[in-house]
Amino acid sequence: MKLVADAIKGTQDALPKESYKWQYIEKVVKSVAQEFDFKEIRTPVFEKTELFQRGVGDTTDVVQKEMYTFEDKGKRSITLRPEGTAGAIRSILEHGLFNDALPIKAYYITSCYRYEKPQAGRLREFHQFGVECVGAKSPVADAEVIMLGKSVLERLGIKNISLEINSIGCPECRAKYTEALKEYFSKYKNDLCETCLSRLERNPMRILDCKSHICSKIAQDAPVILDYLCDECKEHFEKVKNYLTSANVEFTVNPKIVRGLDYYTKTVFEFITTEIGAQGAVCAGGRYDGLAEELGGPSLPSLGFAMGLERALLLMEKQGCPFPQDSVADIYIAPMGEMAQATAIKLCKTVREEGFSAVTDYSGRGLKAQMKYANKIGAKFSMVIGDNEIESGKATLKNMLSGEEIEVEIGNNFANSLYKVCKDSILSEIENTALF
RNA sequence: GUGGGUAUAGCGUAGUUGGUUAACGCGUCAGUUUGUGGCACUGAAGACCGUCGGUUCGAAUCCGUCUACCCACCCCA
Repeated sequence: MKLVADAIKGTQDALPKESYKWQYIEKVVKSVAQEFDFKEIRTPVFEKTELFQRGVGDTTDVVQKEMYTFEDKGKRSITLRPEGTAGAIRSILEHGLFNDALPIKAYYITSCYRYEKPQAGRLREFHQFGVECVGAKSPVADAEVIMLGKSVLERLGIKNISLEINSIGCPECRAKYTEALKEYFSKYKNDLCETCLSRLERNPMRILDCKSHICSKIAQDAPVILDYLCDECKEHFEKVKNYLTSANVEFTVNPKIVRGLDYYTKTVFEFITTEIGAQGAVCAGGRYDGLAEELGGPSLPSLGFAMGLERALLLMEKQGCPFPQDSVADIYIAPMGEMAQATAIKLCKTVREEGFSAVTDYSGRGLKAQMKYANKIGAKFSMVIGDNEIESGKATLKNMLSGEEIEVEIGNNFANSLYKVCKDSILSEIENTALF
């Protein structure tokens, strides 16, 4: 089969047979967010390019080489969002939401776009669940946000995931630390790998999580950020750890966690798995106390995280996490003949008005083929409508699972008749097993 | 951007020294006599064997090119 065009590289379709999994994840995510009293925010897929240059950081890989940027017909530079935070903060600032009660607690489920080379757990269009907690400087917020992420993961049935946290300090202490790092790594200029050499000037912290054996060996004895934190940052980090501990949230401090987006300050964290390939960060985030100001707003200490939904789904499937069953049609109505088709449509309408799902034939197929179809789509009940039924005003409702048959009226009384069957607990099991 | 692997019907595969109409399973569609599905049986549709080029009397099978997908680096969620 040769199509005019196939899907764009790095994109995925959620097919009808599997989309219920996405719906389930979204449902869980939303209910946990609600438990923490986060409200949904929806922002455009595209923004002015400057937003990401300033927000995410001009020197980051994301901005430098991964953005889908284009000029629109008005010669404006537009970028498909590579992440969710910048847009959310822009929106909050633009609408002056910081004049309301603080903190502002918002969450989103959105698509993001990054021009990367696809691999396991990495796509060009991917989906994130993210939360932003804006105007909250207390370390309590850090603990809460981390716990929110953990709750979602747990509620999805995901196991064996580790939480690693770190503090990368405020701009002041980080500056001192970076100097110390530069000094340290400069001594090993001859041994560092090529990429690390370039990182030495631009972002020496990145050398810490280089996977090259030589670099990581050198990094073992490198200065540790935690020794360079100023008093305030140190205290903040201590409190975050204490709150997590008292809430029984297990974590390990990993001084090598470095986030790749410029806006992060103080607390950073990652929920990590080794089960879905090299891209193990399922959920990651941290503080970004300076972002609001960077974008032209007032000072609003904030934090948040993003969860890669494709990665979460991958993990769930890998671990065999239970998904609730997809919904199936309640009733299949099989018409026989022209007259019956009209009646079937009418009956479907009634069934749907009663809150059930109803399906009928669109192909003019014979009865046998229709029954096969009803069986294949997993319809719970079937009903044949022909001349006999129209004449007598009665039809047989067949339970496709048990084979049991019940007579119902199909005239003006159909709804009542259905309702009665319902009460007799035949259809009520349908209600009990309904998904959403 | 740099590596490695793969590429046969909708899906999953066979075709392992190049030789006639490319095979199988699942799925799809239609039947197996009267108005009832799941099982079984029969039949049908469906593939220019990823692309372009080369070697050869002859290529899905050998060589090269490109493309796509997968995996890893990098980066990140």
